[in-house]
Amino acid sequence: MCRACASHPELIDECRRSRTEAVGRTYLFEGLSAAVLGSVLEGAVEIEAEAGEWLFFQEDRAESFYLLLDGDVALSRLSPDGGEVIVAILGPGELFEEDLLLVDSPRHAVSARPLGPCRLVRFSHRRLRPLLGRQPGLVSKLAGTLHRRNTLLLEEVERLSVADAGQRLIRFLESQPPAAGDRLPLRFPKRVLASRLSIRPETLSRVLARLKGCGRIREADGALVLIPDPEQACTACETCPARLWGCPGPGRGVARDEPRKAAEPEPGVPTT
Amino acid sequence: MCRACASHPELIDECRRSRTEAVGRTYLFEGLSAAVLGSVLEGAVEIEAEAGEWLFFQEDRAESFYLLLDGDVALSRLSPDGGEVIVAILGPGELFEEDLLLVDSPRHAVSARPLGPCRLVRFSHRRLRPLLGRQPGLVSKLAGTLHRRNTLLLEEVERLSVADAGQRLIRFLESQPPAAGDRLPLRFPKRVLASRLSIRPETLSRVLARLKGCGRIREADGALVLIPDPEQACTACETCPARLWGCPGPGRGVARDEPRKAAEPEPGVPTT
DNA sequence: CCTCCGCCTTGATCCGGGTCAAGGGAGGTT
DNA sequence: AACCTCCCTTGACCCGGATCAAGGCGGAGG
Repeated sequence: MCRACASHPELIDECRRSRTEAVGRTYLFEGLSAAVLGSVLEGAVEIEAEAGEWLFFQEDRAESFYLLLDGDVALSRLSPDGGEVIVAILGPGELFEEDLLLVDSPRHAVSARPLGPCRLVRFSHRRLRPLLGRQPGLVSKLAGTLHRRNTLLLEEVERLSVADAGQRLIRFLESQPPAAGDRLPLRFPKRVLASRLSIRPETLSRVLARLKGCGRIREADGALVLIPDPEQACTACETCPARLWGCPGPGRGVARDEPRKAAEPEPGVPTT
Repeated sequence: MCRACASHPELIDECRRSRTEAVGRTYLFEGLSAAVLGSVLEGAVEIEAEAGEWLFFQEDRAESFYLLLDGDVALSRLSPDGGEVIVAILGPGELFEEDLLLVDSPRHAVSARPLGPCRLVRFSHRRLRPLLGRQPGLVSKLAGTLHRRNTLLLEEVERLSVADAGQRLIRFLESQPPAAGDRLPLRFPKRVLASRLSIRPETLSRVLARLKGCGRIREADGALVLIPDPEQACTACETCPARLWGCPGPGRGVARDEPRKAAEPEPGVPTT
């Protein structure tokens, strides 16, 4: 029960209904029958949290997973010396740690904290695991999630290894959900975005100034907007001071050269 | 059939037997009955490959997974501009891309190439997937693999964000399989290790020189060996030129977080 | 109203590591 | 033996971004 319901008991039913709808809209539970959905929600609890709290820490035994109803949550990796690297910023409607349902006695690989006041639904792994046997579709969805996350992390590693600060910002905006359209609502301090990009806030500030100056990025009503048409933007680069980070030359699309030798085919026996 | 068998047909049975044993020793297939193991091997082919070839490319449809019998294989992520970041170096006995068995129509998230001549067994995803239904233990093993890989990648991201070249090398050696004991046999050029650490070969060379100078690392019969007991090693740091990367100050061996600013100078190094 | 306190921005400086270039072995080939 | 090639090492230099420090700005609280 959420805070609003506590003071207005007549809202409880409405509140529960909207929660059920939110759960049914997630990729994992969409399409389930009302009965199954009901059993999913049994034992789930709605919780509220605020910036400054932690939902869980990496290395902790994972007993629950979460649906974020409202607000934003950062998943981060804490280093032994007290540093924090934010590896994901989640918004309303997103599930997290649900993939651990597949794993035997899993531990959280990240720590989670709200970036502001937020509402969540917490599900118990233990109670939901039996459902996997009866709904095999869930297993392949979860496996898909694990695999997709792997791929994203590999991209992240590649980016950290080769991309400079400006390119990281641009590629981050490009990777925003298509619905958002290369647009990032800044519902949290910019220092959070800096941490997400593994750069210092000062550097982010400078990079933003530079990319705004060269017309690659705009800041409008509390959101960062990536401006498409790199060719055109780059003609404006003459006015750009110095090195023009992140302002790639023509043909930034997919430049795959590569010798591309013997690929996977040939199902038979190879060398002999 | 491998090259040796082709010229000595009387070895074929022996060859097949040793291959079967190797498969039965992998974490995925160990403990399976001989019958099941036989069906696993049905349709599997042994292949040979050499440095310069590619086994598969990222983004390609994944149709097979592999057991490395002999030699070393690098898994890497290629960036659009032709760069390569090695994300894993595999040795004999290791499976790779087997976790894609769980995923519906998966694509490789990495590219793979041998670092020298090697022998592998190639298994078909399509043929093995039906086995998952009959051997549910396989599913949880594979899910565990996916999850473990996720965790390792998250650590990698954290490391790339906060650790300097020397620390990366040390932490890499520390993360070698315990059987190897903080020891890395250099069966491949050092430039490969550099790529694995996301640094340039020149930098690796300098870091190695520095860490050898301060007694943190030794190079013996073709292997890099991490020397434990950081306290003692650090007393030798006086002789170490300049900033002593990766040569933590006293008591930093297991240092929990000292909030900040407390940690600083190494003995004997006035950074003026 | 003023003050305090985060957060962002901007400037100045420093340093780790990338880049370029020049040797120096260790094999392998003729 | 002379030569070539590949790889590692070392030196010199430069640059991107971290760090330190100093304001500007806006919201909360007096």
